[in-house]
Amino acid sequence: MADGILTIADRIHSKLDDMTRAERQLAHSILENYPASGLGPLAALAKVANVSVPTVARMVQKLGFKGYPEFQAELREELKATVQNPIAKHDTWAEGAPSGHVLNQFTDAVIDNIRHTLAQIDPDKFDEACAMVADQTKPLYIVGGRVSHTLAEYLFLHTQILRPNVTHIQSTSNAWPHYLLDVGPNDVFVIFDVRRYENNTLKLAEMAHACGAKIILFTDQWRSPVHQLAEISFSGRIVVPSAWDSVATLMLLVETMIAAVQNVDWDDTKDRMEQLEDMFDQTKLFRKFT
Amino acid sequence: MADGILTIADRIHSKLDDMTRAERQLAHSILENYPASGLGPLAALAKVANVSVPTVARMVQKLGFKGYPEFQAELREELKATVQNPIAKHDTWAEGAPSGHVLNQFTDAVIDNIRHTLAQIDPDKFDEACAMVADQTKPLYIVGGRVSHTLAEYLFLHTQILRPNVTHIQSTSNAWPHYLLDVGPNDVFVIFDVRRYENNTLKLAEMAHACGAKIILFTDQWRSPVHQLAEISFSGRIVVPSAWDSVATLMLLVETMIAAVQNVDWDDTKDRMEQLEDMFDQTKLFRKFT
DNA sequence: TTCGCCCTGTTACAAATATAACAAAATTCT
DNA sequence: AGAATTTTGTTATATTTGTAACAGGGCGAA
Repeated sequence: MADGILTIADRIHSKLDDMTRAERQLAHSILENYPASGLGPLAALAKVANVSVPTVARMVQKLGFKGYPEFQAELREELKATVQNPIAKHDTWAEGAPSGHVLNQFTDAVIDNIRHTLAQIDPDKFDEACAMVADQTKPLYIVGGRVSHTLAEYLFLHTQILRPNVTHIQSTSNAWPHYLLDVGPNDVFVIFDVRRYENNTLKLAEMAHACGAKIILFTDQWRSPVHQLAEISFSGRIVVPSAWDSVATLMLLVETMIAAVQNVDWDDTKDRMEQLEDMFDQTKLFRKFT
Repeated sequence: MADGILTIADRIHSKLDDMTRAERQLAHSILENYPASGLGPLAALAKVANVSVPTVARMVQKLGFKGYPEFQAELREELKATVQNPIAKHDTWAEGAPSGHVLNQFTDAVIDNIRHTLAQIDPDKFDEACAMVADQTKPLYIVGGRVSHTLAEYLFLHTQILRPNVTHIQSTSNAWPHYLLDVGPNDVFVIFDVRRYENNTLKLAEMAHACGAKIILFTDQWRSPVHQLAEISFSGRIVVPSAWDSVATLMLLVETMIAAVQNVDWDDTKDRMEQLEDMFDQTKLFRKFT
């Protein structure tokens, strides 16, 4: 943004944590398509966010504006500063497919999700989380639920190569309490929880938290209740034109995290990877890539 | 604002020639910093353009709007479309992160992968593949290797809800030959194979092919050798700035396929999903989303 | 459970904003 | 040049829009 001054989006984002239910709902709605939604009439914004009109007025004041018009004025200023380039044409992804084809619809939605998700991530927090995952002195536990299990497993598969002392726990299994026996303040938990949020996962998080373990949470835009226990949370947008949610965005975050962690101590990583290569060669499970 | 319709800026430009003095003055003022200036109150716009208030109102009507508010509404729509346009090269995804930050590098790469991948997919082939997966009269087998196992499992998890008669085979397991005993020409295999390509997966594919089963393959841009046996192949770009490859693109394809399959026979899908909901409610594994 | 606090929404009022009607310039045509 | 027409600005009104005051409801503490 213009010369280091905080944008309104930044301000909203920073206050997101100590907001109430209705306010958070509203905040997300504003950030949803920022800044367009904030430039309409107050009542319209309230409606799409499903909150009452005064809630909007109050929140705007809490953000430090004298009133809604002033808030809008600043939004316009931001806009003036950012948007100089003309409106770009939107072409379809899969060429030859009608734009209504599921391929294009889905891709649009996912790209959109990525955009919104990345815009809300604090790079410092992300680095911090990566450092925690990379820290070999701290035992690492990776937890997934029914659907998010896929993500957990993928992270596990790779961190296992990157470092020792990693454990994968399925919260849907009855066996998970066993794993918590030795958990202490030195341990790090990476927890995946997207709706429908799972009781088991919450219980597990509570117990880990009670033991003093640090929690890193990957969740969706509505945030799993685990986020109150978490040191660091990342919430990805997961809405797509389907009966289910999309984990593609979270997958991107996980892969990014893997890439970041492997860079923290590259020499060590390299050694471990070469060892693995050797072992695979010996088992002849894989062919050489030609 | 969607496909092909003129933007307001376009409209103004086209009428610029047969405008009067005051109108042209106003028009230039609007285009000066577009669209911000048009999103403020009418009076403010009149002031910066040095014209009277009604001049603005009249011109807006000449442009074909019922009134100033309607004009603003369309401006906002345009803005929404612009800012959401995924292709519009936003310098950075995670704002506030230096563009060299791993978050931005990785996201750029993945978006790029998605574009290239989608551009190469034949929508008809995709529909065909979806129809095969949706066909409940044909037994469905889903096969994944060491890394691609994650994708296979994700597809399995969902197709299992969508239809009966789905089997998940891990090619890394020694048990997989058992599954092939009953395979015949009526069966469909969805196989995931990315580098490093696995011998087991190829063997399995060969045997399935020999039995006359149809194969749908998800692979990477270099194509697993399985592709010679496959009825339909989809190859995703998977290169990212990391020691590993990215499965995010393939995950997108898998999710799209799930969405497409669920639409093939939505009534049936709905029934099955409701049944599942009931069962989850009974086990109280999940909390209701509030 | 009951009290009290804080959040949220409904209603009512005040301010601003846009539109309509009218009047004054400016421009054009004869 | 003078009348007619078009363009522009001023004033007044009606509507929208934002804000303040009030009341209901949820949640936690005692």
